Amino acid sequence: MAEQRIPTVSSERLAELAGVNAAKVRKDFSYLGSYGTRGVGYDVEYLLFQISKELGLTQDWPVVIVGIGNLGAALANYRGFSARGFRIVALVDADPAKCGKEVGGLVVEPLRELPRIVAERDVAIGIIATPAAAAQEVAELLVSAGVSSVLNFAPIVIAVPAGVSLRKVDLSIELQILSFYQQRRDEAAAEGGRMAFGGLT
Amino acid sequence: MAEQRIPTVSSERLAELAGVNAAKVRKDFSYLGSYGTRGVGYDVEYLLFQISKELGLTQDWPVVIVGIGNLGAALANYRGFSARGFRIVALVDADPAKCGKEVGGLVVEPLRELPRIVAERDVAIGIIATPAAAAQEVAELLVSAGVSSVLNFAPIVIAVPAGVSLRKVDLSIELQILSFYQQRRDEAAAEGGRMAFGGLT
DNA sequence: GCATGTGAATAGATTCACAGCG
DNA sequence: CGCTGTGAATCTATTCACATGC
Repeated sequence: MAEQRIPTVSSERLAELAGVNAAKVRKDFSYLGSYGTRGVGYDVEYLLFQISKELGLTQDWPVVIVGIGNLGAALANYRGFSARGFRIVALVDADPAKCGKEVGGLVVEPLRELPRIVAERDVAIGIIATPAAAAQEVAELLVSAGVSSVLNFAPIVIAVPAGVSLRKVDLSIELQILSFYQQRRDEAAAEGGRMAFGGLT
Repeated sequence: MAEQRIPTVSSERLAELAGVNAAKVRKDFSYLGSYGTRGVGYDVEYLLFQISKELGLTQDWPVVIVGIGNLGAALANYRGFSARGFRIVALVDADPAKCGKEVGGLVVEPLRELPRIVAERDVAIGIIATPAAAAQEVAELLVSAGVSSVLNFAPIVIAVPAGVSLRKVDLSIELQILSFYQQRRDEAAAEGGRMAFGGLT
């Protein structure tokens, strides 16, 4: 809406787009403060700014990506990050063959440089896109280098010390959710089929 | 645990690993039926099977990936999919330069073949890994070809007809969550700093 | 008049706490 | 005795409904 220069939006409209109840939108926004205008709605630009501020997106977060395989490269090229204030400042890989190569405008650097990179470029967030076997070790390297937020894409559960934020992305979870609903639909269809041919209820 | 041949597990242990309350684990499992043994715990293998069954993971779900850039290639190579019953049966791209190339053991096929591919290989789930501009069109192609579950990785909101499941993965959302907590920690640290130097409370 | 902001009401999720079973 | 399974209690989220203000 901001891109389309739409000046204001109602909770009703936002609720419709998000698939939720309008009262929920208003109540949620009310926790950020009262940024709406009665009889008019919410100023799109201002609301976006306030939400960004609350989420910490108005500041710059230097990010390092460790593990530049397909996924790491995809993340390095992902346009959505820079748009939200996440600046990718380094790509790191343990494989010497990958070091020196350019990916998404950055040169891949060796893993052993990580402590220096984190310190010099003030890295706050580390993304792990390595194979599962390397993930725990990389997490420890990141934390000891001073990174305090870790996003793990490797398909394994890793541990970090208290005081460090850790989140895990499992790309197959969304597929599992789709599979659950698809199965339910298939079952409902089979049920409907039985009824169509012989059911009475 | 199944891989490590651990025979049984308690709700307490699972809760600890998942970072939740043990009663929640038990109540959740109770909705699937009573698969635990009092005084012992849950049989790891059996529990895994029951959960897989409930999620529809015991059946085979043929998947097509549309858009074989870095992300599409990463998804094509992702080991976690096949491990959960998702069989990638086709890779499709609109770019003729990419067609014929091999990625993750499959040959990339042209987008116009999509209807035939979906029909012949009984594709149930379509993954969109195209640029934002192509996503809506690809979704419509998938649906008209007969796909009834769509997973969208493109950074844009797309629409599908009622009766089709749609889920969207935004890779930057997890970063935004990390940024939110990091900001809170930074604020708390600043507060602590002020107090250390001049605060009384 | 119209849409926000929010107490009150409702619905839902989580946890407690303990009976019951292996 | 230990751990599940689950009513009851509690806590949290969502929705209603309307006073409030532009």
